[in-house]
Amino acid sequence: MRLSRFLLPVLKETPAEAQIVSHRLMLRAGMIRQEAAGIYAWLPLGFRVLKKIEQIVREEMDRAGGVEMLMPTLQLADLWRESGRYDAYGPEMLRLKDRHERELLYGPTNEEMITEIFRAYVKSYKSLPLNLYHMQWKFRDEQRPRFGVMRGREFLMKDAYSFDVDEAAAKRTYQRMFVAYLRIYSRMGLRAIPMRAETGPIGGDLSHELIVLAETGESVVFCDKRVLDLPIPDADVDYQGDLTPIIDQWTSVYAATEDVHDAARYEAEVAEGDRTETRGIEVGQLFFFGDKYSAPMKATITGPDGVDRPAQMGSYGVGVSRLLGAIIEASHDEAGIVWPEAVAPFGVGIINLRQGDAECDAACETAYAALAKAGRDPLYDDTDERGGGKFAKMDLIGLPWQLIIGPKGLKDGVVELKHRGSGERETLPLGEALTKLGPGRP
RNA sequence: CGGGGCGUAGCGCAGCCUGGUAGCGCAUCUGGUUUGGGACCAGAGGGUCGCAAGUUCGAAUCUUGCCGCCCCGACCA
Repeated sequence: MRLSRFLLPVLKETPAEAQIVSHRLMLRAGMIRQEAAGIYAWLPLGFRVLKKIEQIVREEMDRAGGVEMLMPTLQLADLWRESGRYDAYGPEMLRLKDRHERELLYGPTNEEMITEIFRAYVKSYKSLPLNLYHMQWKFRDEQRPRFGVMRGREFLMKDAYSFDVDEAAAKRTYQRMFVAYLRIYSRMGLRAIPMRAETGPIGGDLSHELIVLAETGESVVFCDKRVLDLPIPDADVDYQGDLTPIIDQWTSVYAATEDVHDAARYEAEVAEGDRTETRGIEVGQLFFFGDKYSAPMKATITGPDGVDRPAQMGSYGVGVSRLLGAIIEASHDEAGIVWPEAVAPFGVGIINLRQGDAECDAACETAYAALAKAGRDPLYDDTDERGGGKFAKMDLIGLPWQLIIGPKGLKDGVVELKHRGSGERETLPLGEALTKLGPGRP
């Protein structure tokens, strides 16, 4: 992408409304624009990161046996009356009527709809397990939206819903999602800790929240700091095999949100030096809730014994849009965002220090073409801005690599290659820089 | 939803108390000089001062109502 053909409205000054660093940086880097309280437009740069995060979630869900689909944002009120949640949900649910006075709602979650779909098509235990997911915009009319995309009213969530023949099978599904979630956040450069949690309005009796430790988080959490060093399962983890050892390893170390915190157990189990009481950002949650929806909505399946029973269900959410905020909270410096490679909006930024200089332009075009061909997704700053603005802008948007090409260096046959995360720079011939950035290279 | 605050150019703000020609910095545009880490000089464009009613000869400024947004708290992916 050429910067002169992109929309990147970076701000030098910090907008007054933004309090926390991720919100400030997202506004300054031209990633989002607020359209109403808790409602944001995703500008091109932010949209690219959103898509990267979606894709990681998709790949790991598919690996763990998930099947992607897409449900609508609008749902019929009557569907929610079946589960009893239409009245129970409260003012957070946005309710509206169409021209025929039919009552609709903008979905805050999709348990009812997926259960309705499931019961329409699936009758036999032979069709199970089934794990359906989608990534769709949700709306929850928060009383006080804040912190940018971390707590918006409209947000993008990946929500998966599992159906199993009995509780034992459902818990194996829960374990698969547990492992998939460890991998999802890890691939984004985040350390997300599964913590015992309350089940909330979704309901059920087994739940973990995935928490990224951060001072700006909204939840108070307690954990054993040894949980930070546990290994993340490899990509070739056998989802058909027994995952219990992995789950036991992660759940045997104390980690709980404030709501379910057990001070006595905490002090008994965790060595004093390992006790960590801090704040965290919730980036996902796992629920097992059995027949909470399948029983009232009559989503039954016929077992091998010929008897009909409600399917055993679970649901598994990832706050996709919230993750941008969480990643920035975890990865930034004074100059701006430092994107983990896997979610960076572009792989490398090319800075042309003397736009209009024939030799300089030619070298930049060579680099741009080569990096694009190598799949490095370059962003070429071909504007004629002068001074340090190009450097500051590139640092702000946080691309992993910067290739800096100017007339002085070219006179000696060299360019500068800068790594954003470490701040390391090296001077080398353009060809070597391109080899170094070539396909498959970090 | 309780408490507090703010709406003036794209962004950040002053002006309001004490009514009288709408300002500053950044950004944008033009011309020139420049060019290696948030350039310089000269010029230009851009505003129904959130909306509505009221008071007044006259309202960004005073009064009332409404709308929007932010912060603290309680609640939530």
